[in-house]
Amino acid sequence: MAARADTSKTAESSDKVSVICRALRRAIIEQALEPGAKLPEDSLGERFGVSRTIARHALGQLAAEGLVELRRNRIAVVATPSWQEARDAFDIRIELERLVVRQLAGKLTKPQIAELNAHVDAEDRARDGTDAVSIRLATEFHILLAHMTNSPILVRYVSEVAYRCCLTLSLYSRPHSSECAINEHRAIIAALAKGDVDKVMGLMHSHLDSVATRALVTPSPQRGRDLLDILAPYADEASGEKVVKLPKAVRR
Amino acid sequence: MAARADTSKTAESSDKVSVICRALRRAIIEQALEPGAKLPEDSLGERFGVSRTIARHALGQLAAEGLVELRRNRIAVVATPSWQEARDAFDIRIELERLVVRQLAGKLTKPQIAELNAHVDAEDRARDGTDAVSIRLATEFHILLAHMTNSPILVRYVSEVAYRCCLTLSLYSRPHSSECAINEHRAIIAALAKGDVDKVMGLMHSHLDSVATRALVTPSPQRGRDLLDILAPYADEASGEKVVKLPKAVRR
DNA sequence: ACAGCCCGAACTGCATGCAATTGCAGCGCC
DNA sequence: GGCGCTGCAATTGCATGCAGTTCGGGCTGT
Repeated sequence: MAARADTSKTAESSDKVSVICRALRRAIIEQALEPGAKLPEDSLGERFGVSRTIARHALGQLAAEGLVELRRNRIAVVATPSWQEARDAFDIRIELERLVVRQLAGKLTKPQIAELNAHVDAEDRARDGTDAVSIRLATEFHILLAHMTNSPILVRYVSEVAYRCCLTLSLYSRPHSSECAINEHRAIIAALAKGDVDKVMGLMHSHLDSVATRALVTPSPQRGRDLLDILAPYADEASGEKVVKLPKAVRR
Repeated sequence: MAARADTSKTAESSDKVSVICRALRRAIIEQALEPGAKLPEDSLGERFGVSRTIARHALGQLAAEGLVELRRNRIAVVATPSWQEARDAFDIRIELERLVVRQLAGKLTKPQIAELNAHVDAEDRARDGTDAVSIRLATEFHILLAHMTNSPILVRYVSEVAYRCCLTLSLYSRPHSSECAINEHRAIIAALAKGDVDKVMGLMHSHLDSVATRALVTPSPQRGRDLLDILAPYADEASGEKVVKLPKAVRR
Protein backbone atom coordinates (compact mmCIF):
# COMPACT_ATOMS: atom_id res chain seq x y z
CA MET A 1 0.00 0.00 0.00
CA ALA A 2 1.88 2.96 -1.14
CA ALA A 3 -1.23 5.00 -0.84
CA ARG A 4 0.29 7.89 1.07
CA ALA A 5 -1.97 10.31 -0.70
CA ASP A 6 -1.03 13.05 1.65
CA THR A 7 0.72 15.88 -0.02
CA SER A 8 -0.33 18.31 2.65
CA LYS A 9 1.65 21.30 3.60
CA THR A 10 3.92 21.95 0.77
CA ALA A 11 1.86 23.94 -1.61
CA GLU A 12 1.06 21.05 -3.90
CA SER A 13 -2.02 19.05 -3.48
CA SER A 14 -4.59 18.36 -6.11
CA ASP A 15 -4.40 20.99 -8.78
CA LYS A 16 -3.31 20.14 -12.25
CA VAL A 17 0.12 21.60 -11.74
CA SER A 18 0.97 19.08 -9.04
CA VAL A 19 -0.36 16.24 -11.09
CA ILE A 20 1.93 17.12 -13.94
CA CYS A 21 4.81 17.63 -11.53
CA ARG A 22 4.37 14.19 -10.06
CA ALA A 23 4.06 12.56 -13.44
CA LEU A 24 7.16 14.25 -14.77
CA ARG A 25 9.11 13.57 -11.60
CA ARG A 26 8.37 9.94 -11.85
CA ALA A 27 9.10 9.81 -15.55
CA ILE A 28 12.41 11.45 -14.90
CA ILE A 29 13.57 9.27 -12.06
CA GLU A 30 12.54 6.16 -13.91
CA GLN A 31 14.52 7.38 -16.88
CA ALA A 32 11.56 7.38 -19.15
CA LEU A 33 12.85 10.87 -19.76
CA GLU A 34 16.60 10.91 -20.05
CA PRO A 35 18.67 13.82 -18.87
CA GLY A 36 18.76 16.34 -21.64
CA ALA A 37 15.36 15.42 -23.02
CA LYS A 38 13.43 18.40 -24.27
CA LEU A 39 10.25 19.44 -22.53
CA PRO A 40 8.40 21.98 -24.67
CA GLU A 41 5.52 23.63 -22.91
CA ASP A 42 2.88 23.00 -25.49
CA SER A 43 3.79 19.35 -25.93
CA LEU A 44 3.44 18.85 -22.21
CA GLY A 45 0.21 20.77 -22.17
CA GLU A 46 -1.15 18.71 -25.00
CA ARG A 47 -0.01 15.47 -23.41
CA PHE A 48 -1.66 16.24 -20.10
CA GLY A 49 -4.65 18.01 -21.50
CA VAL A 50 -3.92 21.41 -20.07
CA SER A 51 -2.77 24.71 -21.41
CA ARG A 52 0.77 25.92 -21.67
CA THR A 53 0.30 28.06 -18.62
CA ILE A 54 -0.05 25.04 -16.41
CA ALA A 55 2.72 23.08 -18.04
CA ARG A 56 4.94 26.10 -17.64
CA HIS A 57 4.11 26.36 -13.96
CA ALA A 58 4.91 22.70 -13.46
CA LEU A 59 8.24 23.11 -15.19
CA GLY A 60 8.97 25.99 -12.86
CA GLN A 61 8.37 23.82 -9.83
CA LEU A 62 10.52 21.02 -11.14
CA ALA A 63 13.24 23.49 -11.95
CA ALA A 64 13.09 24.67 -8.36
CA GLU A 65 13.66 21.06 -7.35
CA GLY A 66 16.60 20.77 -9.68
CA LEU A 67 15.10 18.10 -11.90
CA VAL A 68 14.60 20.38 -14.86
CA GLU A 69 16.76 23.04 -16.38
CA LEU A 70 15.05 26.20 -17.48
CA ARG A 71 16.86 28.61 -19.74
CA ARG A 72 15.29 31.82 -20.79
CA ASN A 73 13.61 31.62 -24.17
CA ARG A 74 14.80 28.07 -24.58
CA ILE A 75 13.09 24.76 -24.39
CA ALA A 76 13.23 23.30 -20.92
CA VAL A 77 15.23 20.11 -20.60
CA VAL A 78 15.59 17.39 -18.02
CA ALA A 79 18.50 18.36 -15.82
CA THR A 80 21.89 16.87 -16.48
CA PRO A 81 23.76 17.18 -13.22
CA SER A 82 27.50 17.33 -13.46
CA TRP A 83 29.55 14.75 -11.69
CA GLN A 84 30.51 17.31 -9.10
CA GLU A 85 26.88 18.19 -8.48
CA ALA A 86 26.17 14.52 -8.03
CA ARG A 87 28.87 14.30 -5.37
CA ASP A 88 27.50 17.38 -3.65
CA ALA A 89 24.01 15.97 -3.69
CA PHE A 90 25.19 12.76 -2.09
CA ASP A 91 27.14 14.63 0.56
CA ILE A 92 24.06 16.60 1.49
CA ARG A 93 21.92 13.52 1.37
CA ILE A 94 24.17 11.70 3.78
CA GLU A 95 23.90 14.46 6.34
CA LEU A 96 20.15 14.77 5.98
CA GLU A 97 19.52 11.07 6.26
CA ARG A 98 21.78 10.75 9.25
CA LEU A 99 19.54 13.35 10.80
CA VAL A 100 16.51 11.31 9.86
CA VAL A 101 17.68 8.12 11.48
CA ARG A 102 18.97 9.99 14.50
CA GLN A 103 15.50 11.32 15.08
CA LEU A 104 13.91 7.99 14.37
CA ALA A 105 16.12 5.59 16.32
CA GLY A 106 14.14 3.83 19.00
CA LYS A 107 11.05 5.90 18.34
CA LEU A 108 9.39 3.84 15.67
CA THR A 109 6.04 2.31 16.40
CA LYS A 110 5.29 -1.28 15.53
CA PRO A 111 3.07 -0.37 12.57
CA GLN A 112 5.80 1.84 11.23
CA ILE A 113 8.34 -0.94 11.45
CA ALA A 114 5.88 -3.19 9.72
CA GLU A 115 5.41 -0.64 6.98
CA LEU A 116 9.14 -0.37 6.47
CA ASN A 117 9.52 -4.11 6.30
CA ALA A 118 6.69 -4.30 3.84
CA HIS A 119 8.41 -1.79 1.67
CA VAL A 120 11.66 -3.70 1.69
CA ASP A 121 9.72 -6.82 0.84
CA ALA A 122 8.36 -4.96 -2.14
CA GLU A 123 11.90 -4.02 -3.10
CA ASP A 124 12.79 -7.65 -2.83
CA ARG A 125 9.98 -8.72 -5.09
CA ALA A 126 10.97 -6.09 -7.62
CA ARG A 127 14.45 -7.45 -7.97
CA ASP A 128 13.61 -9.23 -11.18
CA GLY A 129 11.84 -6.22 -12.59
CA THR A 130 13.51 -3.40 -14.41
CA ASP A 131 16.38 -1.56 -12.90
CA ALA A 132 14.55 1.73 -12.98
CA VAL A 133 11.81 0.41 -10.75
CA SER A 134 14.14 -1.04 -8.17
CA ILE A 135 16.09 2.21 -8.05
CA ARG A 136 12.85 4.05 -7.52
CA LEU A 137 11.78 1.71 -4.76
CA ALA A 138 15.10 2.02 -3.02
CA THR A 139 14.76 5.78 -3.17
CA GLU A 140 11.25 5.63 -1.85
CA PHE A 141 12.42 3.63 1.12
CA HIS A 142 14.47 6.57 2.20
CA ILE A 143 11.62 8.96 1.60
CA LEU A 144 9.38 6.73 3.64
CA LEU A 145 11.84 6.97 6.48
CA ALA A 146 11.85 10.74 6.19
CA HIS A 147 8.08 10.79 6.32
CA MET A 148 8.17 9.06 9.66
CA THR A 149 9.99 11.94 11.25
CA ASN A 150 6.81 13.98 10.89
CA SER A 151 8.92 16.85 9.76
CA PRO A 152 7.56 18.23 6.51
CA ILE A 153 10.71 20.21 5.87
CA LEU A 154 12.90 17.20 6.29
CA VAL A 155 10.62 15.20 4.04
CA ARG A 156 10.86 17.80 1.37
CA TYR A 157 14.60 18.09 1.41
CA VAL A 158 15.25 14.39 1.63
CA SER A 159 12.83 13.78 -1.20
CA GLU A 160 14.37 16.39 -3.39
CA VAL A 161 17.91 15.39 -2.85
CA ALA A 162 17.05 11.72 -3.17
CA TYR A 163 15.37 12.36 -6.49
CA ARG A 164 18.41 14.25 -7.63
CA CYS A 165 20.61 11.36 -6.63
CA CYS A 166 18.29 9.05 -8.52
CA LEU A 167 18.77 11.21 -11.56
CA THR A 168 22.52 11.15 -11.27
CA LEU A 169 22.56 7.44 -10.70
CA SER A 170 20.83 7.04 -13.99
CA LEU A 171 23.61 9.07 -15.53
CA TYR A 172 26.76 7.78 -13.96
CA SER A 173 25.97 4.31 -12.78
CA ARG A 174 25.71 1.06 -14.57
CA PRO A 175 23.22 -1.65 -13.66
CA HIS A 176 23.57 -1.92 -9.95
CA SER A 177 22.85 -4.95 -7.92
CA SER A 178 20.15 -3.94 -5.53
CA GLU A 179 20.70 -6.96 -3.36
CA CYS A 180 23.10 -5.42 -0.93
CA ALA A 181 21.03 -2.25 -0.79
CA ILE A 182 18.09 -4.32 0.34
CA ASN A 183 20.12 -6.03 3.00
CA GLU A 184 21.38 -2.70 4.18
CA HIS A 185 17.86 -1.42 4.35
CA ARG A 186 16.92 -4.34 6.55
CA ALA A 187 19.88 -3.73 8.76
CA ILE A 188 18.87 -0.12 9.15
CA ILE A 189 15.35 -1.08 10.13
CA ALA A 190 16.69 -3.49 12.70
CA ALA A 191 19.02 -0.93 14.22
CA LEU A 192 16.26 1.66 14.24
CA ALA A 193 13.97 -0.72 16.07
CA LYS A 194 16.67 -1.52 18.55
CA GLY A 195 17.19 2.18 19.11
CA ASP A 196 20.91 2.08 18.62
CA VAL A 197 21.48 5.63 17.46
CA ASP A 198 25.17 5.41 16.70
CA LYS A 199 24.85 2.10 14.95
CA VAL A 200 22.04 3.27 12.71
CA MET A 201 23.75 6.52 11.86
CA GLY A 202 26.84 4.60 10.91
CA LEU A 203 24.80 2.17 8.87
CA MET A 204 23.03 4.90 7.00
CA HIS A 205 26.26 6.70 6.37
CA SER A 206 28.05 3.72 4.95
CA HIS A 207 24.96 2.66 3.04
CA LEU A 208 24.71 5.95 1.20
CA ASP A 209 28.43 6.31 0.92
CA SER A 210 28.77 2.93 -0.70
CA VAL A 211 26.02 3.70 -3.15
CA ALA A 212 27.68 6.99 -3.96
CA THR A 213 31.17 5.66 -4.41
CA ARG A 214 30.07 2.56 -6.23
CA ALA A 215 28.03 4.63 -8.58
CA LEU A 216 30.14 7.67 -9.07
CA VAL A 217 33.50 6.15 -9.82
CA THR A 218 33.34 7.23 -13.42
CA PRO A 219 33.82 10.93 -13.79
CA SER A 220 33.82 10.47 -17.52
CA PRO A 221 30.38 11.16 -18.77
CA GLN A 222 30.42 8.58 -21.50
CA ARG A 223 27.74 10.48 -23.29
CA GLY A 224 24.67 12.55 -22.81
CA ARG A 225 26.28 15.71 -21.59
CA ASP A 226 25.84 18.23 -24.30
CA LEU A 227 29.39 19.09 -25.00
CA LEU A 228 28.55 22.46 -26.36
CA ASP A 229 27.60 23.65 -22.91
CA ILE A 230 30.65 22.11 -21.32
CA LEU A 231 32.89 23.77 -23.82
CA ALA A 232 31.26 27.15 -23.56
CA PRO A 233 33.69 28.48 -20.93
CA TYR A 234 36.64 27.38 -23.03
CA ALA A 235 35.35 29.15 -26.07
CA ASP A 236 37.43 32.20 -25.33
CA GLU A 237 40.86 30.69 -25.08
CA ALA A 238 40.24 27.64 -27.24
CA SER A 239 42.54 28.73 -29.96
CA GLY A 240 45.09 25.94 -30.08
CA GLU A 241 42.77 23.01 -29.88
CA LYS A 242 40.45 22.28 -32.66
CA VAL A 243 37.03 21.59 -31.32
CA VAL A 244 35.09 19.44 -33.65
CA LYS A 245 31.40 19.75 -33.54
CA LEU A 246 30.00 16.35 -32.80
CA PRO A 247 26.99 15.11 -34.68
CA LYS A 248 24.19 15.82 -32.28
CA ALA A 249 23.50 12.31 -31.16
CA VAL A 250 20.30 13.06 -29.41
CA ARG A 251 17.86 13.90 -32.08
CA ARG A 252 14.28 12.96 -32.23
CA MET B 1 32.91 43.45 -6.53
CA ALA B 2 30.38 41.00 -5.47
CA ALA B 3 29.55 40.46 -9.06
CA ARG B 4 28.66 36.86 -8.59
CA ALA B 5 27.37 36.73 -12.10
CA ASP B 6 26.21 33.18 -12.05
CA THR B 7 23.11 33.06 -14.11
CA SER B 8 21.03 30.11 -15.00
CA LYS B 9 22.31 27.52 -12.60
CA THR B 10 19.31 27.60 -10.39
CA ALA B 11 16.56 28.45 -12.77
CA GLU B 12 16.23 31.99 -11.51
CA SER B 13 18.11 34.74 -13.11
CA SER B 14 16.66 37.78 -14.69
CA ASP B 15 13.08 37.28 -15.65
CA LYS B 16 10.34 39.14 -13.93
CA VAL B 17 9.34 36.15 -11.87
CA SER B 18 12.69 36.01 -10.15
CA VAL B 19 12.66 39.73 -9.57
CA ILE B 20 9.38 39.48 -7.77
CA CYS B 21 10.58 36.43 -5.88
CA ARG B 22 13.63 38.24 -4.64
CA ALA B 23 11.65 41.29 -3.66
CA LEU B 24 9.07 39.29 -1.76
CA ARG B 25 11.69 37.11 -0.12
CA ARG B 26 13.43 40.14 1.17
CA ALA B 27 10.22 41.79 2.28
CA ILE B 28 9.29 38.65 4.14
CA ILE B 29 12.56 38.09 5.92
CA GLU B 30 12.75 41.73 6.88
CA GLN B 31 9.26 41.46 8.26
CA ALA B 32 7.90 44.14 6.03
CA LEU B 33 5.42 41.39 5.36
CA GLU B 34 4.49 39.62 8.54
CA PRO B 35 3.62 35.96 8.64
CA GLY B 36 0.00 35.62 7.73
CA ALA B 37 -0.06 38.70 5.54
CA LYS B 38 -2.21 38.25 2.50
CA LEU B 39 -0.65 38.27 -0.92
CA PRO B 40 -3.35 38.61 -3.57
CA GLU B 41 -2.14 38.05 -7.06
CA ASP B 42 -3.66 41.20 -8.49
CA SER B 43 -2.16 43.42 -5.86
CA LEU B 44 1.27 41.93 -6.37
CA GLY B 45 0.97 42.24 -10.10
CA GLU B 46 -0.11 45.82 -9.82
CA ARG B 47 2.63 46.61 -7.35
CA PHE B 48 5.35 45.16 -9.53
CA GLY B 49 3.89 46.21 -12.83
CA VAL B 50 3.22 42.75 -14.17
CA SER B 51 0.23 40.60 -14.79
CA ARG B 52 -1.32 38.15 -12.40
CA THR B 53 0.26 35.29 -14.28
CA ILE B 54 3.71 36.37 -13.26
CA ALA B 55 2.77 37.18 -9.70
CA ARG B 56 1.17 33.78 -9.48
CA HIS B 57 4.27 32.08 -10.74
CA ALA B 58 6.40 33.91 -8.22
CA LEU B 59 4.08 32.86 -5.43
CA GLY B 60 4.45 29.31 -6.60
CA GLN B 61 8.20 29.50 -6.32
CA LEU B 62 8.08 31.04 -2.89
CA ALA B 63 5.63 28.39 -1.80
CA ALA B 64 8.10 25.77 -2.96
CA GLU B 65 10.64 27.44 -0.72
CA GLY B 66 8.27 27.39 2.19
CA LEU B 67 8.01 31.13 2.59
CA VAL B 68 4.46 31.38 1.33
CA GLU B 69 1.43 29.25 1.94
CA LEU B 70 -0.75 28.52 -1.02
CA ARG B 71 -4.24 27.15 -0.51
CA ARG B 72 -6.44 26.35 -3.41
CA ASN B 73 -8.83 29.12 -4.30
CA ARG B 74 -7.61 31.13 -1.36
CA ILE B 75 -5.44 34.16 -1.11
CA ALA B 76 -1.80 33.25 -0.63
CA VAL B 77 -0.34 34.24 2.71
CA VAL B 78 3.12 34.58 4.11
CA ALA B 79 3.92 31.30 5.80
CA THR B 80 3.49 30.98 9.53
CA PRO B 81 5.72 28.12 10.52
CA SER B 82 4.78 26.22 13.62
CA TRP B 83 7.20 26.08 16.47
CA GLN B 84 7.94 22.49 15.67
CA GLU B 85 8.70 23.35 12.08
CA ALA B 86 11.03 26.03 13.30
CA ARG B 87 12.91 23.48 15.39
CA ASP B 88 13.10 21.12 12.45
CA ALA B 89 14.39 23.85 10.21
CA PHE B 90 17.13 24.69 12.67
CA ASP B 91 18.11 21.06 13.04
CA ILE B 92 18.48 20.74 9.32
CA ARG B 93 20.28 24.01 9.08
CA ILE B 94 22.84 22.92 11.65
CA GLU B 95 23.69 19.82 9.68
CA LEU B 96 23.89 21.66 6.38
CA GLU B 97 26.08 24.42 7.70
CA ARG B 98 28.39 21.98 9.41
CA LEU B 99 28.81 20.49 5.99
CA VAL B 100 29.54 23.92 4.57
CA VAL B 101 32.31 24.74 6.99
CA ARG B 102 33.70 21.25 6.75
CA GLN B 103 34.17 21.74 3.06
CA LEU B 104 35.48 25.24 3.48
CA ALA B 105 37.94 24.83 6.32
CA GLY B 106 41.43 25.68 5.19
CA LYS B 107 40.38 26.11 1.60
CA LEU B 108 39.41 29.75 1.57
CA THR B 109 41.36 32.13 -0.59
CA LYS B 110 42.54 35.46 0.70
CA PRO B 111 39.95 37.43 -1.29
CA GLN B 112 37.23 35.20 0.09
CA ILE B 113 38.37 35.79 3.63
CA ALA B 114 38.43 39.48 2.90
CA GLU B 115 34.91 39.31 1.55
CA LEU B 116 33.71 37.53 4.65
CA ASN B 117 35.37 40.05 6.90
CA ALA B 118 33.85 42.87 4.89
CA HIS B 119 30.44 41.34 5.36
CA VAL B 120 30.88 41.06 9.09
CA ASP B 121 32.02 44.65 9.13
CA ALA B 122 28.79 45.53 7.42
CA GLU B 123 26.92 43.59 10.07
CA ASP B 124 28.79 45.58 12.65
CA ARG B 125 27.86 48.87 11.09
CA ALA B 126 24.24 47.83 10.92
CA ARG B 127 24.02 47.22 14.62
CA ASP B 128 22.34 50.53 15.23
CA GLY B 129 19.97 50.00 12.38
CA THR B 130 16.74 48.13 12.60
CA ASP B 131 16.65 44.63 13.93
CA ALA B 132 15.27 43.27 10.70
CA VAL B 133 18.28 44.44 8.76
CA SER B 134 20.78 42.96 11.15
CA ILE B 135 18.96 39.66 11.10
CA ARG B 136 19.02 39.71 7.35
CA LEU B 137 22.71 40.48 7.26
CA ALA B 138 23.47 37.71 9.72
CA THR B 139 21.53 35.33 7.53
CA GLU B 140 23.32 36.51 4.45
CA PHE B 141 26.64 35.81 6.09
CA HIS B 142 25.75 32.17 6.21
CA ILE B 143 24.55 32.22 2.64
CA LEU B 144 27.78 33.86 1.60
CA LEU B 145 29.64 31.01 3.22
CA ALA B 146 27.53 28.52 1.35
CA HIS B 147 28.28 30.28 -1.91
CA MET B 148 31.96 29.76 -1.36
CA THR B 149 31.56 26.01 -1.47
CA ASN B 150 30.80 26.35 -5.17
CA SER B 151 28.06 23.84 -4.69
CA PRO B 152 24.85 25.21 -6.16
CA ILE B 153 22.78 22.60 -4.41
CA LEU B 154 24.23 23.40 -1.07
CA VAL B 155 23.72 27.09 -1.71
CA ARG B 156 20.12 26.51 -2.51
CA TYR B 157 19.35 24.44 0.53
CA VAL B 158 21.26 26.59 2.94
CA SER B 159 19.60 29.68 1.55
CA GLU B 160 16.16 28.23 1.78
CA VAL B 161 16.48 26.88 5.23
CA ALA B 162 18.20 30.02 6.43
CA TYR B 163 15.36 32.14 5.09
CA ARG B 164 12.91 29.90 6.82
CA CYS B 165 14.79 30.28 10.05
CA CYS B 166 14.78 34.02 9.52
CA LEU B 167 11.04 33.86 9.19
CA THR B 168 10.62 31.89 12.35
CA LEU B 169 12.96 34.14 14.24
CA SER B 170 10.70 37.00 13.38
CA LEU B 171 7.86 34.99 14.87
CA TYR B 172 9.29 33.49 17.99
CA SER B 173 12.18 35.66 18.97
CA ARG B 174 12.40 38.91 20.76
CA PRO B 175 14.89 41.63 19.88
CA HIS B 176 18.11 39.75 19.79
CA SER B 177 21.47 41.18 20.51
CA SER B 178 23.43 40.68 17.36
CA GLU B 179 26.69 41.42 19.08
CA CYS B 180 27.56 37.89 20.02
CA ALA B 181 26.46 36.63 16.65
CA ILE B 182 28.95 38.98 15.06
CA ASN B 183 31.72 37.80 17.32
CA GLU B 184 30.85 34.23 16.56
CA HIS B 185 30.95 35.01 12.87
CA ARG B 186 34.43 36.42 13.29
CA ALA B 187 35.50 33.37 15.22
CA ILE B 188 34.21 31.15 12.46
CA ILE B 189 36.12 33.07 9.85
CA ALA B 190 39.27 32.78 11.90
CA ALA B 191 38.89 29.05 12.39
CA LEU B 192 38.11 28.59 8.71
CA ALA B 193 41.23 30.47 7.74
CA LYS B 194 43.27 28.40 10.14
CA GLY B 195 41.82 25.28 8.63
CA ASP B 196 40.82 23.74 11.91
CA VAL B 197 37.98 21.56 10.73
CA ASP B 198 36.78 20.26 14.07
CA LYS B 199 37.01 23.64 15.69
CA VAL B 200 35.01 25.37 13.01
CA MET B 201 32.37 22.67 12.91
CA GLY B 202 31.98 22.97 16.62
CA LEU B 203 31.79 26.72 16.39
CA MET B 204 29.16 26.64 13.72
CA HIS B 205 27.17 24.08 15.62
CA SER B 206 27.14 26.01 18.84
CA HIS B 207 26.57 29.26 16.99
CA LEU B 208 23.41 28.02 15.34
CA ASP B 209 22.36 26.04 18.34
CA SER B 210 22.60 29.07 20.56
CA VAL B 211 20.60 31.16 18.15
CA ALA B 212 18.00 28.45 17.97
CA THR B 213 17.67 27.84 21.66
CA ARG B 214 17.85 31.49 22.56
CA ALA B 215 15.17 32.24 20.05
CA LEU B 216 12.89 29.31 20.29
CA VAL B 217 12.38 28.97 23.99
CA THR B 218 8.98 30.55 23.79
CA PRO B 219 6.30 28.63 22.01
CA SER B 220 4.13 31.59 22.86
CA PRO B 221 1.65 31.08 20.09
CA GLN B 222 0.63 27.69 21.35
CA ARG B 223 0.61 26.03 17.98
CA GLY B 224 1.54 28.82 15.68
CA ARG B 225 -0.47 27.54 12.78
CA ASP B 226 -3.08 29.57 10.99
CA LEU B 227 -4.91 29.20 14.25
CA LEU B 228 -3.12 32.40 14.96
CA ASP B 229 -4.81 33.92 12.02
CA ILE B 230 -8.17 32.78 13.17
CA LEU B 231 -7.60 34.16 16.62
CA ALA B 232 -6.32 37.50 15.42
CA PRO B 233 -9.64 39.30 15.81
CA TYR B 234 -9.89 37.99 19.35
CA ALA B 235 -6.48 39.27 20.26
CA ASP B 236 -7.41 40.05 23.84
CA GLU B 237 -4.82 38.07 25.73
CA ALA B 238 -2.19 38.52 23.08
CA SER B 239 -2.31 42.13 24.06
CA GLY B 240 1.34 43.05 23.97
CA GLU B 241 1.61 42.13 20.39
CA LYS B 242 1.30 44.27 17.36
CA VAL B 243 -1.04 42.05 15.47
CA VAL B 244 -2.85 44.43 13.29
CA LYS B 245 -4.47 41.87 11.18
CA LEU B 246 -3.52 43.37 7.90
CA PRO B 247 -3.24 46.93 6.77
CA LYS B 248 -3.54 45.44 3.32
CA ALA B 249 0.17 45.13 3.08
CA VAL B 250 0.42 45.55 -0.60
CA ARG B 251 -2.51 47.53 -1.68
CA ARG B 252 -2.21 50.27 -4.15
C1' DA C 1 -31.81 41.38 19.07
C1' DC C 2 -29.71 37.50 17.05
C1' DA C 3 -28.86 33.79 13.90
C1' DG C 4 -28.93 32.25 9.44
C1' DC C 5 -29.30 33.08 4.52
C1' DC C 6 -28.29 35.23 0.35
C1' DC C 7 -26.08 37.83 -2.90
C1' DG C 8 -22.43 40.63 -4.76
C1' DA C 9 -17.58 41.60 -4.80
C1' DA C 10 -13.15 39.72 -4.76
C1' DC C 11 -10.18 36.39 -5.90
C1' DT C 12 -8.27 32.34 -7.95
C1' DG C 13 -7.92 28.57 -11.84
C1' DC C 14 -7.11 28.20 -16.26
C1' DA C 15 -7.08 29.04 -21.41
C1' DT C 16 -5.97 31.75 -25.15
C1' DG C 17 -3.87 35.52 -27.86
C1' DC C 18 -0.07 38.38 -29.29
C1' DA C 19 4.70 40.04 -29.38
C1' DA C 20 9.50 38.82 -29.00
C1' DT C 21 13.19 35.74 -29.12
C1' DT C 22 15.47 31.67 -30.70
C1' DG C 23 16.51 27.66 -33.68
C1' DC C 24 17.32 26.11 -38.05
C1' DA C 25 17.31 25.14 -42.89
C1' DG C 26 18.46 26.73 -47.05
C1' DC C 27 21.19 29.88 -49.79
C1' DG C 28 24.98 32.51 -51.33
C1' DC C 29 29.93 33.61 -50.73
C1' DC C 30 34.63 32.52 -50.01
C1' DG D 1 33.58 21.91 -49.65
C1' DG D 2 33.00 24.76 -45.78
C1' DC D 3 31.51 29.05 -43.51
C1' DG D 4 28.45 32.76 -42.54
C1' DC D 5 23.97 35.04 -43.45
C1' DT D 6 18.98 35.48 -43.84
C1' DG D 7 14.21 34.52 -43.40
C1' DC D 8 10.70 31.47 -41.60
C1' DA D 9 8.85 28.29 -38.22
C1' DA D 10 8.90 26.92 -33.54
C1' DT D 11 8.74 28.27 -28.96
C1' DT D 12 8.74 31.09 -25.03
C1' DG D 13 7.29 35.58 -22.23
C1' DC D 14 3.64 37.73 -20.82
C1' DA D 15 -1.13 39.92 -20.60
C1' DT D 16 -5.88 39.44 -20.62
C1' DG D 17 -10.47 37.27 -20.49
C1' DC D 18 -13.83 34.15 -18.63
C1' DA D 19 -15.66 30.79 -15.36
C1' DG D 20 -15.84 28.89 -10.80
C1' DT D 21 -15.07 29.45 -5.88
C1' DT D 22 -14.73 31.84 -1.56
C1' DC D 23 -15.48 35.69 1.50
C1' DG D 24 -18.04 39.12 3.76
C1' DG D 25 -21.77 42.26 4.49
C1' DG D 26 -26.50 43.22 4.55
C1' DC D 27 -31.15 41.50 4.83
C1' DT D 28 -34.78 38.69 6.56
C1' DG D 29 -37.14 35.58 9.59
C1' DT D 30 -37.96 34.42 14.13
